[in-house]
Amino acid sequence: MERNHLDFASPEKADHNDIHGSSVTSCGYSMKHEPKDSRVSAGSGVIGTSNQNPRDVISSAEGEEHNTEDEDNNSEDAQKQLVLYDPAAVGAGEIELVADPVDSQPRRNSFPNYASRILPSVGAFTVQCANCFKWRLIPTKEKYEEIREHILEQPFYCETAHEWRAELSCNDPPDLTQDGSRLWAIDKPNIAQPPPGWERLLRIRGEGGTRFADVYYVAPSGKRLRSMVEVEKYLQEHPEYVAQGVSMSQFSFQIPRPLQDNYVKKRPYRPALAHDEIEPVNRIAWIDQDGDTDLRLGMPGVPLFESLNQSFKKKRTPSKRMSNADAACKSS
DNA sequence: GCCACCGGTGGC
DNA sequence: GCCACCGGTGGC
Repeated sequence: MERNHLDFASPEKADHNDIHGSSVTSCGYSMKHEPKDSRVSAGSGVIGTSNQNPRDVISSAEGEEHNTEDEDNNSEDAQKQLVLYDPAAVGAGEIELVADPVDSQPRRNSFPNYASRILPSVGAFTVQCANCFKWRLIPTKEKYEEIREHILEQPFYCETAHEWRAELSCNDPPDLTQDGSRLWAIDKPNIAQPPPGWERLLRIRGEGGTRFADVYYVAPSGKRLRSMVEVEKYLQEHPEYVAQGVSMSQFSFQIPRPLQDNYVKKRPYRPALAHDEIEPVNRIAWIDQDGDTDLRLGMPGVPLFESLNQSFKKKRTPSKRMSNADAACKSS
């Protein structure tokens, strides 16, 4: 019945117009209050880099505890790397995480509707002590992965950190708190370490997308693999790795879960398809003759047609646009 | 042309 | 709702 939370925080570099208040404020960005399309700021890894704005992070929209006063030491926190383990957290066997120093190069998406914002990236690895529940920074991604691999059988305690912090005990203040200055994500426990020479990459997506993150494995050859199917195929084509002992059990594409609710766009409700009969009539018909999918009824950032698309999935057209016939359904 | 990032599907 | 997979595409 114990829970394991590994966390990694994503410090992010805030955009100038996201910084409210004094420059001392630890966070220039609160997603909660952000207008939908001012999604300009984002995370850039800070840990272990010379980034000079380590304080700017993605805020967590909820689950904030405000326990202690160490909140504004984030500039320092953000320069460490850590992992947390939370035996008390809900959701058996989960691990929280926040951000990854290794992947901390500034990333930008390049999608039309996202105005080249910087994307979040992992800035710190943390694990919660199973005894005192304080979050402890883990110095490296590798150490984090090592801890995560056996977190269920080998819970993390402050003493576990003696390997890199000889004096640490449960009496010491937490390294990090969920103060809203970072994006927090709940990692999965017991994920195997990647095979030697391989790297497991976690890429956090931008807010409001359809998924929170993606996992990639990078083979020693540099080849990026993005699913078990691809790994299997790759290993078949490169038996030398198998000969070295690489096996499928060393791979997992499980992604963490964002602590912040609504970070990921909810998937529209999909009505069960009754046999082969879907009545496309009397749905919505705001799509014009050109098949223009820019909604007139929709709000910015709320592409209603997507839910429509779901309703019509059996009649999906090859292009992203609905045919005029499909759209001609508002029989009101 | 490559590839990082995102959308969307089907299955459960 | 979550997960796994993979196609599409803008930017480089």
